[in-house]
Amino acid sequence: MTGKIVEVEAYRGSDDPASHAFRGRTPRNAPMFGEAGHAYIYFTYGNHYCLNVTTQESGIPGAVLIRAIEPLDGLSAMKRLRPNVPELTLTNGPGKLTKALAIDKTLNEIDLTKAGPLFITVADEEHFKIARSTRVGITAGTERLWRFYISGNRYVSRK
DNA sequence: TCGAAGATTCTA
DNA sequence: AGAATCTTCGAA
Repeated sequence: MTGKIVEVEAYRGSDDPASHAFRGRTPRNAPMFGEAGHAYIYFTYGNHYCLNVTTQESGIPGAVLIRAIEPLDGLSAMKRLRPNVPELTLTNGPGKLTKALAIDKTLNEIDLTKAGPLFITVADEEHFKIARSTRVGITAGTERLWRFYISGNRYVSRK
């Protein structure tokens, strides 16, 4: 299964009240304090996993939440993991895409820069316009424009 | 130990 | 608009 990342949000540490790392290190958010390029996966609302990529050097919390992807390959497998769902809504949300890609906590903290069960690579050069907005689903730090998505892409989670 | 909140999703 | 659902965290 393969997909193109089309929507992300940035989270930081003590200067970002919306971040899990705002109040310091805990067992859950420990990956955010690790080396950049690793997975930070958490479980929320009793049902959903969310996938982040750590961004800062070791010791400094930071992560990017993957909010939506555009399916490229393995569409049938994704549909099997999320039955009876229209194609456009298969992966257009942080909880949806982890379900469609069978991502759970067993992949927490793995290195996403190297080939493995889950990893990220740079695709062929492509030109698109990146739009930004406030982050979704948070109650603090709502003024920051730290949500980034590909303008006009049909798989972003919201208009 | 307990209670409240949550980087969501689905249904009515 | 509201429920579902359970883990995590911080306070007691």
